[in-house]
Amino acid sequence: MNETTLTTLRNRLPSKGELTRQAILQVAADLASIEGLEGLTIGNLAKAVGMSKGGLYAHFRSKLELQLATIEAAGKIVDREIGVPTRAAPPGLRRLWTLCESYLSYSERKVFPGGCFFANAAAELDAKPGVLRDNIRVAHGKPLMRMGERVQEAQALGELDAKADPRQLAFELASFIREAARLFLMDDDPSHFARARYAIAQRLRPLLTDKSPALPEVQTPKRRERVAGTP
Amino acid sequence: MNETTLTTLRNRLPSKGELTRQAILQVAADLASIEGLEGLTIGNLAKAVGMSKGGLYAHFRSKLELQLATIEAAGKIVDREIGVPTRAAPPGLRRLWTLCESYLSYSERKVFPGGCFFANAAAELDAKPGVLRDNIRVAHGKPLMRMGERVQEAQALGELDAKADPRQLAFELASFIREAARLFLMDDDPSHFARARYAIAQRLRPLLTDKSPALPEVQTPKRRERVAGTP
DNA sequence: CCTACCGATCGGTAGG
DNA sequence: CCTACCGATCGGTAGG
Repeated sequence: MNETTLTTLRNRLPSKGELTRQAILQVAADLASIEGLEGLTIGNLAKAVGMSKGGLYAHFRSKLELQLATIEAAGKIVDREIGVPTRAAPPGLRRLWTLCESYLSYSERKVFPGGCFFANAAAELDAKPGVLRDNIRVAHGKPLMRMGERVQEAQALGELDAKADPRQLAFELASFIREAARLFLMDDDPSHFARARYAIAQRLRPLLTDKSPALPEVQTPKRRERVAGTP
Repeated sequence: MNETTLTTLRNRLPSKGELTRQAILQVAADLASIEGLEGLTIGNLAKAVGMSKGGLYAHFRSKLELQLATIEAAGKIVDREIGVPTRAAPPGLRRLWTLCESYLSYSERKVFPGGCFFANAAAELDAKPGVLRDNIRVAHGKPLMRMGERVQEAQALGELDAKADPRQLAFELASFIREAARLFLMDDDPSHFARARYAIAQRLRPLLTDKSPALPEVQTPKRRERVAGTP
């Protein structure tokens, strides 16, 4: 058996060590979303996966290597939850809408138990220069970039008014989604997602063209006459 | 001298211990905005203020007490930076605008070196039930409430269309401001604030009435034809 | 993958 | 406000 054959086999059947590594990283990403990337210690991760600290060091030679691998694993999870369904949608306005919906659903389903891995990591590391921050920044910037690309795509297909600035529109749509996700985690109140959906629909409506496919209906959030609790 | 006189004097002239305590808490709030509320350790705070750990325990009997005092001190800072200028503005649309501007300015000036104390603390603690989370939640919910109140105030004065839902509008305006603040910390790029200002102005424009005072002019963010970096 | 360590630091206490 | 401690846990290493 030559080297190429070996590599091919390895790609087909991941080794047991590789499977263990992936299982560890799944737990690590969940744990880090709650405890933070620095709060993710070798000790508590070892306890969470049921092995010794020494055992973990067989997979990751340092805490930094573990953190970087965890960031990478979290990125794959986000792509599976948001990227895949978005790319599966028909291009244009529907794909833009699917991106928003996947992002909202990803937040509402708490794919990471402590809230979006990258939102948390960004808040944690934004004032701590280093490799971790750099890697987080790249991943954290992606959704906004994707959003801008989807806007442009919809405009190119004539399904969205070309007069809208893609970056500005992407900024506004992402703002609604992320703010809803933050408020949801703090208040445990999913009504913030309804607000975000409504805001997105209202923002897109004046930009629709005669080529635009119909958007799903969005309910108007219930209006209370008085803003609650004024201390 | 009876007890009342003593109390009065104490209120007028804060004791040296109290002054030290306030100085410690200022450093603690700054440090916590970078390191997080859990990363704020007795040891590194002691080093930062130039005293021993034992010395700190003379002011705060436990880490939790220190954290709670720090949250309170940070709340006062935020009120000084956002609440005071907002209340000083004339009621109505101008006050709503001032609230937005103070919030943006507070973020852009990095009043806390690691970014908004409460935004960071909320991200850190949103999955960790307890006293800390509860206190953070109250403080974190305030800006959105204030925003809703200012919208209502402007509507009551006829300076903003009454058909707008105050809570929905407050949600959208706060979304823009907070997303800009987050992006600013990650990218070190203040252009996100220009986007937020523009988004706010555009959102308010169709709601203006003949009683509305003029809003300050807001520049349209520069539009790039292609969304940068598409890997 | 394990046990058995290492020096450093954690929150906290004692005694002054 | 200090020094001098305490047990627990940190990241990491040695040796198997």
